[in-house]
Amino acid sequence: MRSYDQYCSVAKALDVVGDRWNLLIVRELLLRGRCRYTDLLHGLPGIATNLLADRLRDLEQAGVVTREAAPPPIATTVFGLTPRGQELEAVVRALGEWGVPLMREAAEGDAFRDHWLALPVHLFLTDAEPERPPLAIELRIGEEITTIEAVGGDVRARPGPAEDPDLVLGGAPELVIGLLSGRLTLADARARGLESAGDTEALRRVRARQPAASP
Amino acid sequence: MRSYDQYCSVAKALDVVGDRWNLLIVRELLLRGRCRYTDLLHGLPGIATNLLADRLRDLEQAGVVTREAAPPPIATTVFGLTPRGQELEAVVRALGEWGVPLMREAAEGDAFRDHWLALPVHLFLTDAEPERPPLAIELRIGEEITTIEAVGGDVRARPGPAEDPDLVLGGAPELVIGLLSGRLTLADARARGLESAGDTEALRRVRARQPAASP
DNA sequence: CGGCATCCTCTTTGATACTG
DNA sequence: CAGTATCAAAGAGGATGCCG
Repeated sequence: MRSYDQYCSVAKALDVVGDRWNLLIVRELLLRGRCRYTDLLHGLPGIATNLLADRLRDLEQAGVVTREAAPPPIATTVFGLTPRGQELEAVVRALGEWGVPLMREAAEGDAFRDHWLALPVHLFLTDAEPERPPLAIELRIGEEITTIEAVGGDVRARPGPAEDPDLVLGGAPELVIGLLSGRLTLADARARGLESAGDTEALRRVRARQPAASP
Repeated sequence: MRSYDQYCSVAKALDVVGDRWNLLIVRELLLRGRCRYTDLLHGLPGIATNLLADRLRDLEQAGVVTREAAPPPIATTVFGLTPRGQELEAVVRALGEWGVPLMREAAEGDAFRDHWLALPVHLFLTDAEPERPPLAIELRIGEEITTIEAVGGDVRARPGPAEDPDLVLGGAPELVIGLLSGRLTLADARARGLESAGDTEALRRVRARQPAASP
């Protein structure tokens, strides 16, 4: 990116991460931890491969991204965040929070990746019954399977199926997100195509931290 | 900006404010409040006037910016932030905080505007002696004059001269910022061209909230 | 395959000039 | 004052090729 040439810390920050795709690359590395070029490509649907290569170089030079050749048996490159890159979590989080009201409906053609759920789930959900044994909800969104676990007051998401899920939900991303955020009732979500199997009472335990986000 | 077409709140937020200049326009409106097109142009050195017009339209349509024709005697247009736009303060603040380590030296040719100080001053300085009467430091950076006031534990910046300043500082922005942030000693700053008049003990009262930001 | 580099087209930016 | 109009240059996006 061209520099803004302004002696202001906001402008200086944007000189580094303001370029198109840069903050989404950081999002990926924050959510997935260290991963390969191809993983990043998959997590950033729409990016051109030459742009990803360019941006990784830029961010590496700016001290945000690390690049390591994995040890011989693996023969691949692993990208990650430097400590300085990790500090961008506050920026990504603030943006993610501001963007929540824009998530009511998925636009036609919007891509979705299950690991993107990790951010909103951890930010906005809380375990209403921390003293009870762990709870697992398996989500089947598109081709991907994610597990949400409520443990000791906290709610987290991780990729992959649950061992013994209390509840399994399937359907479009906005239905699952709407249901988890409390914006949709179970009946509404079902009417719009959500499928569920198991103990739907489990949903009572997973609660939005705030009553509801306005429009 | 082209949409990222990703059903993720970070991407949706960037669809709205990720375009070049957009967050700096929001910075201006946050710092200066409602102001005119020409004020924005002045606060955003480097922006092309057609781009500013484009971006203001985009942001207005996105519900971030308001545009009002001021009542007849004034005959001008006033731009401001909607409540939704105000909520971007968390994003701008996070970026500004992340950018602080990039502010050690001003790059050759960097523009500076005095009101940009308001953000870092309020974020990073504290009044070490809240029980004492108000303190005023007048800053003369380039052509512009800004006043910093320490009152009851808080430190704030506002444009314009002080009535009866305890201290007046003059010089390049990075010297004044370095001195206020504690990165430079008074002797160092003086050696590099800072000029001061008045009670330099006043500087002891205005302190960085954290010991010092690392490089 | 994984990690790019090249080529090409299209859009956006930046600089300047001009207008109601 | 608050923009539009114009135009060259830079960047984005897509396809494809290359090399270990």
